Amino acid sequence: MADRTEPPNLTDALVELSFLIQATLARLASEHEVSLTQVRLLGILRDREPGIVELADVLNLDKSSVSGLVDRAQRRGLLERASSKSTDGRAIRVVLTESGRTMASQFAERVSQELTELVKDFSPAQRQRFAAQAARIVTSSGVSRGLEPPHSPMSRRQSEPSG
Amino acid sequence: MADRTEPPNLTDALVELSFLIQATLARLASEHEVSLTQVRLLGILRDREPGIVELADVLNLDKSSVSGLVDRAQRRGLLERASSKSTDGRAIRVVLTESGRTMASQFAERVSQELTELVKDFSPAQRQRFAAQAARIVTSSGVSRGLEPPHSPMSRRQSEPSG
DNA sequence: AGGTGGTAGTTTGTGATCCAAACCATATTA
DNA sequence: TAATATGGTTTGGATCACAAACTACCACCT
Repeated sequence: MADRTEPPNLTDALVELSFLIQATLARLASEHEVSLTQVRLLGILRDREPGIVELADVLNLDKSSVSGLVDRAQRRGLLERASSKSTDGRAIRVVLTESGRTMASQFAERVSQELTELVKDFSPAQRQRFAAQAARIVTSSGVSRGLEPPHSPMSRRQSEPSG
Repeated sequence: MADRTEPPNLTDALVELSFLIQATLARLASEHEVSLTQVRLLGILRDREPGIVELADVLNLDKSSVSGLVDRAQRRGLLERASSKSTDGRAIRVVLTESGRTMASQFAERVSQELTELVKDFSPAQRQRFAAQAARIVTSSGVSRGLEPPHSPMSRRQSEPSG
């Protein structure tokens, strides 16, 4: 079925686009010697100093996953576990180190470059419209992480079915 | 720079959109008790009966990764290793089973539903334009998998820096 | 023939994620 | 104070991924 020349299938286009972007992110991440997940983590930390549970919420991962994630990032000197200012003695804050902040910035810059490159053939108006539509999809989908989206780095869901 | 109210940042929009879509795919995948990677695999197999190396090429993974991937899928009865028709005695074909084909179809259907839902507020013209632009980005980025893109399921890159 | 090299797949070993469930330790509540 | 809830960590198991070694077959070539 379907023999028309090019009525671009929305589903396929979206799926492929998402893979393309993820591939770009992963490539840039590996250039920086970190995984995509680590980059997500750093991206989030640019605006906040969350605890493990809060991070787990934002990343949509189990807190045990985040604990290990933070471990590895800490081992690389990208972030630190600081004592929380709150009265709660259990809580900690996950805080970017200088090194981590630098990497997050550099990475964000590179991502911006690469993604802009993807639309280099678009006219300014097209870019504008496309970005607006993409943003509209994201916001309308209610990705409300319960918190104000200051920098809005990333948000996902993984869930391996462990089947 | 940039202090206007809402000039949606292209980079952020694209990144978030990609995560949103990936999250959707992952959620649907886990509903079907398989991982996103497995779904990609099944999606590709809907149109072809490739060998391991060809799969590795399409998925942009190492052939050893694909070997294991196929192992697990086979263990679940989603596909089979069939002897290749070619004269090459080493080659195999990876072929969907009925069960695997059913799952792939159901999954594709669900994805289509969910992704269409994401743009439910768009006018037909907007959808059309958006899909066209997304497709344009993908094609212009040269995701040429070297092969004819019959159904064009997915294409990505993972690459864990193992550092 | 026989050797050399290339290619298809598998195996092995290591690391990163991820989850679920069990576990501390501190808070909060009854 | 006892019971319960919550923040984090640990442990155990599975998937996923890569790199490198290995098997087996194919192709070419002298």
